[in-house]
Amino acid sequence: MNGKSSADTSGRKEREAAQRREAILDAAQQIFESVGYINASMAQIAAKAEFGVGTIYQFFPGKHELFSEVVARGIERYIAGIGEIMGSPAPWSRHLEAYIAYNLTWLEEHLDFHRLIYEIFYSQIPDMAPKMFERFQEIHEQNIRFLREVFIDANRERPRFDPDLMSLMLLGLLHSIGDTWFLGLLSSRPTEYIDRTLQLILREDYRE
Amino acid sequence: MNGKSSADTSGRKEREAAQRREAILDAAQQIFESVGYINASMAQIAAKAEFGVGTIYQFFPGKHELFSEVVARGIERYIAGIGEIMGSPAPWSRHLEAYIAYNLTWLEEHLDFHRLIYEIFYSQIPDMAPKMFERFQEIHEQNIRFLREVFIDANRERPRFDPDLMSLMLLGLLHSIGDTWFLGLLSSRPTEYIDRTLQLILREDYRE
DNA sequence: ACTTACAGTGAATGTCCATTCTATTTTTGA
DNA sequence: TCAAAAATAGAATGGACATTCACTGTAAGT
Repeated sequence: MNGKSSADTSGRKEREAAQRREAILDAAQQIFESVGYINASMAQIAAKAEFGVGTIYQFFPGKHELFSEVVARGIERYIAGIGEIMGSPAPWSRHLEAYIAYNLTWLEEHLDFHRLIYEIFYSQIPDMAPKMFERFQEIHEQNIRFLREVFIDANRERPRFDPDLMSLMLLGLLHSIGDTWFLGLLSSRPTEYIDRTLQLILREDYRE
Repeated sequence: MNGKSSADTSGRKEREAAQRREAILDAAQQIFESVGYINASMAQIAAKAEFGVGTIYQFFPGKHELFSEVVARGIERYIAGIGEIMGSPAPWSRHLEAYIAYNLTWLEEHLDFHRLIYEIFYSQIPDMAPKMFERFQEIHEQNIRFLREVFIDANRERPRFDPDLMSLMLLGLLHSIGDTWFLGLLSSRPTEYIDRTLQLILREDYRE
């Protein structure tokens, strides 16, 4: 198709476009995290990304989709981390500790993203809810699957854990720590709770 | 002031006005619960309440305040129920069971209200966030206070529970059960989980 | 250098409400 | 029965965006 005299610039252009796309996603994420989905305006995002509003629409069909991609990206990163931990060969107790540590660290570093996800989870933004809802189901199921595995393994050693409910409980405890932190009512940072959480789940007796 | 010939209607009028106010709150609650705060329009609420839009503004200064009152009313009812349970003289184990039963029942009956509360909790509606935020802090602290009491009592019998973390954990478990139910991933209704939850908290060993 | 395609722009458009305001209806008290 | 007051109504207003579009600048290929 192309004669030899014309350089094929399509590769570079695609790469640059992808870069600009990422930059827009980064800017959008910052804005969404700082003011929430509802209050974020496309103008704000465009300003942060240092593009005109119209340009944003060259890359994304609309605010919904832009947001969806921001969330998808964030969730993929989170899930990738979890998958790496839980996929590695290790005894269940190691998995459990790593799971707790990972989640509390994630919470501490991404509280605003956590908040953003739940803003959408509990609200009913038209046309966005169904897609998001399914994604939340997936994350939830994925997490539960990982944790059930851990408790089932633990039961091989000595049967004592209700895998379904223990999974829900650990998930809930981590969530509660996040909420409490968000409310400014947690006495120290989430990561400080790693050991105590592990002990609690393992049902070690409490000593003052 | 009033001559004997003119009836003093002020009492009745006040009562009627209060009734209309309640009716508006009921209608608003229904709308808010079914479509969420963001998507609810004053016109919708007015229609449901069978009043003109303008009339709503005779009773409430704006959408924010109307919503705040709906939430305040709902929370007061919830807290009143908890307070009654936890204020009654009973052994800690009885309190614990009643607390769990009450919360799971409440969740089952008021899932939409639960959802509504968290919509606001995680979003940043301008001018509403601060007031709501404080209210959430209060509920959270109240719940933690009640539960710490229970676990501290339990420790008198035999020291074994970390009161702070156990409180967070129970709160989180109940929350998780609600979320899982909301996601359509809970195998039975929340109230079916009362016994298992209690057993789990009391750390009874699991039997298939 | 030129013209053709491509990127990028931000003012203009259209829509969606919350809130206000004037007109209308109902109630009150005589 | 009637005038004044209170309550209700819902059309009009204004502001806040998401999205579009006609235009400008820039790079590509010859």
